[in-house]
Amino acid sequence: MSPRTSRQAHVEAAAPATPTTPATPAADAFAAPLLAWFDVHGRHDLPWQHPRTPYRVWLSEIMLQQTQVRVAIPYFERFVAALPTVAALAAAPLDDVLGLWSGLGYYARARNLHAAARTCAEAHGGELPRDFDALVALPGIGRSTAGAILAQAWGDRFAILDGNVKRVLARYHGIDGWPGQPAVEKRLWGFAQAHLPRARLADYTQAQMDLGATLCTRHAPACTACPLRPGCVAYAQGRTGELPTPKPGKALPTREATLLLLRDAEGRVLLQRRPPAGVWAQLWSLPEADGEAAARAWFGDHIDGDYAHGEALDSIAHVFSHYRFNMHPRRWRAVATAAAVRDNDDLRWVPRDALAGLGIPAPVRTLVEAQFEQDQEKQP
DNA sequence: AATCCGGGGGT
DNA sequence: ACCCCAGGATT
Repeated sequence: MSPRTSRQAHVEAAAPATPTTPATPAADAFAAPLLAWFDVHGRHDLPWQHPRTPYRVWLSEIMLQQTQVRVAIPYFERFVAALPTVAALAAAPLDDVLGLWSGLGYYARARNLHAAARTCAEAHGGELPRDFDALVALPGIGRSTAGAILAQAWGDRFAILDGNVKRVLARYHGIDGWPGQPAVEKRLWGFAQAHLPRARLADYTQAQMDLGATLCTRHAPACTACPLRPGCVAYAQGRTGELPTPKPGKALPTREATLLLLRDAEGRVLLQRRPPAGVWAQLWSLPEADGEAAARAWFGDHIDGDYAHGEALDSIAHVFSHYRFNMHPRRWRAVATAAAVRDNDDLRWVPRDALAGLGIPAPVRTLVEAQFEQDQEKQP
């Protein structure tokens, strides 16, 4: 297998000059019901479908990269009205193109579109080439977009793999793993190609995207209306809610804090009420300081004792939705609050039997209760 | 293969 | 503030 073939999205050695194919649609349980559904429920009045020229298909595919259909439609109509052909686009100043793109975002798409049009004008007779490799060589066109253009504009037998198709295939085949992961994406491409029908490639391509956009949605898919339900692994296993596997969350930022675990002569623990806003708002917790210096300062303000007598305990990691909280507890025994500091609404010495009645963050409660357990072991 | 890039819209 | 969306380019 040549490198060229292995990189290709198509499954035939060469695309047929005309899309005419024997009227024996593949018996694939995927494509056939999907096409039948598309005939009745698919989207047939999108602006780039009438007329469905290569240039309009290309423009729509670029506009729809990372952009929702509803958002792209008015931009598409404005754009093709101003620049109706590849030649017109190639001849236009870049500033005009960017002006037509203004508000759509991802402006590199517009710059690439313009550059690609000029390449077409110079190297492809002023038209978009009907060739997979030539398309992929143009800026802004990758494997999926090239396949979409060839299939939709000419009915050539190429697969696509956009966000919609990834979602549909991941569910239909019960594929675990984030689709952006190369190994997962490779499997998805394999299925995308295996399901290609022998005819109606333009409709089939649109049908996949319509299914993903209207039924097999990210949240609350309409499985009861889905033509692919009979063969859908995720549906059979009740896993439509967990497939496709979501993108792994990026590394959470971390925050470090020192916790002061203070015991008095009676063994009570000093607890402090947390501020009214923020995490663990208004719960009782250990006095907390941002770092050693702040801990030392708080100790000096509130406690009679020697800070250096504190012993470092094992750190505690707690993960919030938006950051990782690393707590570094430090323990003192038999200390007292300074004369000026008295129990109040926000700071008090708490005996063991009063812990249960207080709102205390779970990791802090675990830490404090472990202290009392240690007391018992030492003097049963 | 992993990372970066990009901007509007919805939550 | 965060995630999603008809991905591609770069390293």
